[in-house]
Amino acid sequence: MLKTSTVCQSHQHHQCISQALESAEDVCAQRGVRLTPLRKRVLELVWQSHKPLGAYDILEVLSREDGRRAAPPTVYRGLDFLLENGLIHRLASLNAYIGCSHPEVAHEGYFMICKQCNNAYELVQHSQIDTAISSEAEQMGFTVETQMVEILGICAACREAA
Amino acid sequence: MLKTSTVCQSHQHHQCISQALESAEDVCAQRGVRLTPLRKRVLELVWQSHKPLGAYDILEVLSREDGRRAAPPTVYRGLDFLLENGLIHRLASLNAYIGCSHPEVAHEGYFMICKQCNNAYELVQHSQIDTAISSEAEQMGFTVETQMVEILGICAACREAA
DNA sequence: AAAGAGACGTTATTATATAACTCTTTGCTT
DNA sequence: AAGCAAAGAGTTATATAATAACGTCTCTTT
Repeated sequence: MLKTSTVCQSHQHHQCISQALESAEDVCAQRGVRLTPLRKRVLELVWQSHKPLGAYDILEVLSREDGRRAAPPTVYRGLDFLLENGLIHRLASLNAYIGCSHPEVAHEGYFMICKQCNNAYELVQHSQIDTAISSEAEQMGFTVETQMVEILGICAACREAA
Repeated sequence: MLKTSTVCQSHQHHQCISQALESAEDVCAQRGVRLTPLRKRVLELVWQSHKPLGAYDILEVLSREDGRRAAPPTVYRGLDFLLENGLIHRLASLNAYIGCSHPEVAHEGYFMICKQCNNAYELVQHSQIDTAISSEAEQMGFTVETQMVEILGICAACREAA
C-alpha cells in the first residue's frame, strides 16, 4: 500500500538521476514544452540526492561551473518551469526543492522528511492521507485546490543507526 | 466529528480575541512563563482576524502605534514565544501566523486556507488526517516529530457567494 | 550593593524570492 | 531565406522574511 521514492542506503543513485531525466524528456515531449539545457541542468542538480535542495545551493553550483555568476532569476525560472510541469516539488517548510518520483501524473506531494539524514520520502497519492483530507474537506464544504503535507521526524534507517 | 475554529460570517469577533487573551493568560500562568505586554499585544494583533498575518504586518502596526519604529527582532521574539507556548501557529505556505484556537493542549495545526477570503480554518487534532499520517509513518518506520498540513482552496462561504 | 537572568532595543546582515528591462534564440509565417 | 512574434535567458535592482550580535534596563536573589 505504502510506496516511497526508492531511497535506500546503498542504491545506485545515478539510476535515479538518469531515470528522472529520461522521464522528464518524455513528459515534456508529450506536452510540447521545452526541456532546455538550463532546465535540464537544474533538474539534474535537484536530483543529485534525495535531500531537498535550496535555490541558492543550485545557484552556487551553476555559478561555479559556468564561470560567470548566475543570478537568482536564472535558477528560479528553471525551478518554476519544473514545478509547473510537476517534475519537482517545493517543500515550504524548508524552502527547498526535490525531484518528483512520478511526474507522469499530476499530484500533490506528501513528504516524510528525516531531520537527521535530510532525505525526503515522497508518499504516493491516493494514500490514506489523501482520503482523510478529502473527507474532512468535504464535510466542511471546502473545495481543495492545493495541498501541503510535510512530516518531519526520523526515518527508519537513521533510527536504527542510533 | 469535524470541528473548526469558530469562523462565521457575522460572528462577534471581539469575543474570539478576549477569549484567546484570557486563555493565554491562563496557559502562561500555569506554565510559569510571562505574557508580557509586548507578547500580549502581538497575540492580540494576530487575533485581529482569522486571516494569517505576516510578521512584517504586525511590525507595521506596532511601529505606527508606538511612534518609535519597531525592528524585526521585536516582533519575531514575540512570535517565537507564542509559538513555543502553542498560542499561535505558523503557516509555512504563507510565511504567516495565526492564533491557535485551543492552546491548552500541545498539538500540530491542520489548516484549510481559503484563497479568496484568506480565512484559515484550524482542524482539531485526532482527526482522520492525524490517524492517516500516523498510520503511514508507522508503516515505513518513520518517527513523526512535527507535522505540517496546509490545504489551500475555497471555503464554503466563498463558494456559495460565487 | 553585586551578580545573574530575562526581556527588549538597536544595528547590521543573511536568506529567499521577484520585478523590470534587455538581448538572444527559436520556431513559425510568408 | 527574410521577417516576425514569442519564449528563454541575462542582468540589475529590489522586495520580503528571518536572524545574528551586542547593548541596556529591570528584575530577583543573595
